[in-house]
Amino acid sequence: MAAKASAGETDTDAGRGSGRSLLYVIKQLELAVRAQLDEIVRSAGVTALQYTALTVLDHHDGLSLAQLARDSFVTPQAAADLVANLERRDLVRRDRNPVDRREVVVSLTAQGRQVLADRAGAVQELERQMIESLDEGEARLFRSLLDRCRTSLAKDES
Amino acid sequence: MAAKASAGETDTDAGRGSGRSLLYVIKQLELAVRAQLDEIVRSAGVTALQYTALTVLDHHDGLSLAQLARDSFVTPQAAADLVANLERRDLVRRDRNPVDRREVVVSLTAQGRQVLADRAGAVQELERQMIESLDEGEARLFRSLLDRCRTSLAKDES
DNA sequence: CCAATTTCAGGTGTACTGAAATAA
DNA sequence: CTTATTTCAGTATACCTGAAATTG
Repeated sequence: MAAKASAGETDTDAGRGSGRSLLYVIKQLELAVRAQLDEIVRSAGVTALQYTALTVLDHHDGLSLAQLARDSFVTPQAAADLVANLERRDLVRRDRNPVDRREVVVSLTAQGRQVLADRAGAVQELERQMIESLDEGEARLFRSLLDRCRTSLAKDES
Repeated sequence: MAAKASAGETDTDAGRGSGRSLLYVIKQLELAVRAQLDEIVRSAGVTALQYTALTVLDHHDGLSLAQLARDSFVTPQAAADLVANLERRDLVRRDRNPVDRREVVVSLTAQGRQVLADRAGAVQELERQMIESLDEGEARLFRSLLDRCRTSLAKDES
């Protein structure tokens, strides 16, 4: 199948190294990650995006919907939808913040933590596979470059 | 706004540099890119993903739906939906491959090329802004690291 | 009154599974 | 007959705009 090279693996521009736009290569990597991550978490009944949201809450428990939305560069409604889906599966809990009763505080349930614990190994293995061709210094640099790019885009919202 | 640091900009682990998973940082960068790209292409009536598909066709005109799906790590149906939306806007054309009449060949229309031409400058500026803190060598390395990671994930489909 | 957060209503786009039609 | 490609039908999720309700 695929006698001629597919769009994702053209090596015509392997030499010059600047054939496709960086934005495109980033999207491609994210798509590849999502496809694999979806397979890992499918049996838990959640999507890759939902699983990622759970890991965020694992590190920052008690985030409000508005904070979640800002951190994800989406509208409050998109964040509310995501959280509503997680709540239906009893993976997160929604409580009003008693100090500022406008805010809805989102936190993991025991079941949510269980999903994270069950899949942590496979997810770590996925990340390990992704960077298998990178040495330790390159991996560290990669993280730093990703983060610097994100910061550059986040600060100036046009 | 956001008195305490939000999830995306915690600098608590800026020193150790391995607080959040690489998968998460990749997703964050993709989200930031999508948000900005959506703003740029919104006035053309297309989404960031649709615009990206147009750029792929710009480099590889005459791709089949199946090839498009494989390159994007999605099912053929997802690719067909995407192309159907682009076709409704007269940005792409669908033709049967006369050699293998199972295949649907997708190609850009004049209108599709126009959308690309109109937005190319703004998109290039977005990419420039993203890597503004990177020197030329780092930018080249960044592209190479992204591509190596993608390749590592693509070859072993488990 | 104004600003921030959330919710409601309605709509489009993205993406999946399963099954069927068509062609090589 | 088997396989690849596409399509059909149905469903869930993701994400948006605009407007309203609540609280600070």
